[in-house]
Amino acid sequence: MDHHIKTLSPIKVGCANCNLKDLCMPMGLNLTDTERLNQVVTARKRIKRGKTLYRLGDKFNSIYAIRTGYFKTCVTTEDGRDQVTGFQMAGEMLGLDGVMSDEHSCTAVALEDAEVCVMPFEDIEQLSREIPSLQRHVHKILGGEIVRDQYVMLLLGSMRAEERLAAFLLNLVERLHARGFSQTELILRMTREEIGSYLGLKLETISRTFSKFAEEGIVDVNQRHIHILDAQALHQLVDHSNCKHALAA
Amino acid sequence: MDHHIKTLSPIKVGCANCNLKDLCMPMGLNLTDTERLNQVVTARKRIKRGKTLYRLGDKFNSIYAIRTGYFKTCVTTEDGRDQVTGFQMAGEMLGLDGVMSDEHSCTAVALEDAEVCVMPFEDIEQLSREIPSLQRHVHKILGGEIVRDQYVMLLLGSMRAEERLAAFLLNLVERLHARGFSQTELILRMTREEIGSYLGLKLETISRTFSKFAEEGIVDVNQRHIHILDAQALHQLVDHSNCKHALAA
DNA sequence: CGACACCTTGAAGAGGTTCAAGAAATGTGG
DNA sequence: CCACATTTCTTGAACCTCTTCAAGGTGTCG
Repeated sequence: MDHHIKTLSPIKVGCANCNLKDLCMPMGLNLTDTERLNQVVTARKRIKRGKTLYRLGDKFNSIYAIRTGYFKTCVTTEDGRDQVTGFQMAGEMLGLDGVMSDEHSCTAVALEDAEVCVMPFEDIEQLSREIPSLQRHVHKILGGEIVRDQYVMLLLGSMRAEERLAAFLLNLVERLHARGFSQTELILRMTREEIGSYLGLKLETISRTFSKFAEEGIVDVNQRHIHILDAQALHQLVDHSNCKHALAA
Repeated sequence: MDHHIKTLSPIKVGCANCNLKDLCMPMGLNLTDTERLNQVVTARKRIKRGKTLYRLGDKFNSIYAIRTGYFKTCVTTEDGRDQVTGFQMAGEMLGLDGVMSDEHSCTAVALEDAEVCVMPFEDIEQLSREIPSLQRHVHKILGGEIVRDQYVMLLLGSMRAEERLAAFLLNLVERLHARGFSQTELILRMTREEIGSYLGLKLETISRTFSKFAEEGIVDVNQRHIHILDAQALHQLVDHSNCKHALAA
């Protein structure tokens, strides 16, 4: 296997020895299939903070696996104003929004210097016809996006500001934890305005809600450094929102 | 080809002569491939109004193409209260929410007596490994769901009540028009409460907004019978929402 | 015809927004 | 390395949209 990795491409770290292989595309593949997948990764791409990986309207060619860095995806209106539709971190996929119409339906912006693996979608399709477990995984990635979006709809449709921010923080630390980071401390890569856009709130509301959480001793907030002191309280906020609506119904 | 249809199943109407074939799963397939797809449709299922096709937590086995009738999908909390995540009509697919975790992440309820074609997902996967254009179509269906959900997030995250209802009505008539119905008249299959849940508003707000539209001569509202008198005005409401935000930024 | 679900409308109230000003952090160029 | 410009964040006060609560009306189905 090893000689393959060396001869195939100038990329030093292949899928097989990437530390994200259990979260990313090779998830569940055996060594042989992982190597075949690795051959699809034709390039790596570095994106500076603030730059875009692709823009709304761009031709869709490839999907991207994030190796390092953070992204936001947003739907930009003609005038430059945008609605954030998601935040993505290492091991997550970008670009699937383009599958439907062969052009991207949103813009992906790096929130910090980032590196992605470029996977031409036609090659992924080809390979997934040959490797059922890869096909399954592609379907799961696409389907997972649907489930995530449903949850955001529930959040936007039925939660109040505090509940939304609590759910947001819990979701972030959970994903960070899966990547080996702390369950209680995190650094936000996005501005209050971007969080607000994602949660359907104004930046002032985000700021105020953070202050409220801090007053109540639920979190410690220092700019973008967040220390979760009482995760239980956050969970109760989110869960309680369901109960409350149930009683109201 | 014809003898296949007759011998294979007791189903009288196959995909090849279904009047939804250009909107539904066989879209873009040639006759031979359409017939192979038809063999995957092992059953039809009738669902009475108010009954569920599947429930949150059910094992995921199949996806469903709607032949007749309307559905809503909703995320039900333990207490029976639910957030509507979408409305589906003839030619659209249901069940994709289960692809990710092998169990359904929402509940599909018939809003009127309905009939669906049952397609075991493993068979669809098998066939799409053999027919690239079917594979592409499965990807497009999954990807299309993502794009649609993004739009709903934009709607919930940044539009006001009037804008949301305008967008909702326009989306409905557009889909109905694609199915040969009027561009100006429609009958709502769902209650004000269900519309409200979908749009992140209360049923009273929906009712009031309908009344406001009626006062302004934009639509004619008679219970669930809606006559759109000024589609232009509705479009302006939706488009204007973007402009306004752009100016505010 | 009566029971039930659904819809409409009003009035009061709450949650979030808007506008505004100032403070803190970050980045830039000399 | 510091001063200045810029971006980001915080907080207050007034306002507005949507919600909540309540009552009555309309339609539908057994």
